[in-house]
Amino acid sequence: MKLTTKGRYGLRAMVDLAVNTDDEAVALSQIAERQGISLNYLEQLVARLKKSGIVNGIRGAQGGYVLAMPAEEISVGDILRALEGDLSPVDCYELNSTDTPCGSSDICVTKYVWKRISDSINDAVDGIMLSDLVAESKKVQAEAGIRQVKQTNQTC
Amino acid sequence: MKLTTKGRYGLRAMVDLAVNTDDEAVALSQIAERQGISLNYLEQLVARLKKSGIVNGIRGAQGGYVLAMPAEEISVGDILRALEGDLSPVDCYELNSTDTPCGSSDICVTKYVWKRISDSINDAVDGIMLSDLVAESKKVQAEAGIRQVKQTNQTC
DNA sequence: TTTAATACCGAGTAATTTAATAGGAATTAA
DNA sequence: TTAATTCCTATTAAATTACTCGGTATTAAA
Repeated sequence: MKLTTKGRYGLRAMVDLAVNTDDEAVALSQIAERQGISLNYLEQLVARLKKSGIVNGIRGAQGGYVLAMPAEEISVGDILRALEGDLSPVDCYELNSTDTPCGSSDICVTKYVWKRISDSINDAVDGIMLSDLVAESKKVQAEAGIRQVKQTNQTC
Repeated sequence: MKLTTKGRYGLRAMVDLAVNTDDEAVALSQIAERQGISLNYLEQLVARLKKSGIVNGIRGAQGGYVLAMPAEEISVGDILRALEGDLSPVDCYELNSTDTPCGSSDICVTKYVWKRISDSINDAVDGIMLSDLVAESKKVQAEAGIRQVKQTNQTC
């Protein structure tokens, strides 16, 4: 029941991109250095975000990535689902079906549990927009007096 | 972000135990057969439930397992945490601390996301009691006319 | 008193997934 | 032309998962 580094690193990268964006594209090498993530690995994560239409890549020198839409329109749920796949606690194609084809009922019964967990996770992450995290990040950074320290603790 | 078979099988086993319990202990071999789970593996799952004080083992012939308390007092959260460990999306010992020791704020910012996911998962599973699943199971079984079919679909 | 049924315990293992690393091709601003 | 960049695919070491296996201890019942 844990997110992988895809989700953890990827969300950090998205906050970094959104915070450090001006009118120019942000190069992955910069994000990688700021966040202490390997460039090669970060490329793979961002490829998923691009595939989901959350960021756009700009190729060539002075290229980089930009948000594909305003941060107010990108939810943490969009980001995490792009990185991790669906956030349901079980892989069950009929989680959302209404019929109950199970003979013994235990499976059907636990299905309601999985559904409720799934819904609560998705509600939680869809209720947080990237812009919320950007605002929080800027607030914390202002309080800290722009004391910029290199990341070492990667547990979260 | 998936539960393992420990959580999936283990919750099914707990519902089975609670449904099929009379005044006698229920042998794991019976649960294993009804649920289509290997006995050896089921033993390992139930060991965790016992360690958490959710079930009691009764050794010897005619032995088995019984709920350690009424099903009304056992939440799905208790069961899943016993089987899976904590249900937080990240392993972060300071998720619940109030100070923000991070230099760059991105880690601190994403921590709020992990906290909200964690809280929503735990709220969801703590709000469902084993007795709720037992009631639901009996209802479904009554509707189906006790058409008992061997489990084959193990995806949920 | 024996037997059979059961919980309890620890080691081992194949398959899968994760978390990268590595190296190159394509594109483009300077 | 060059350097910076995205883009793409393959490989790999380590960790985790999902078991299997083989036993020991305990106890009710025959």
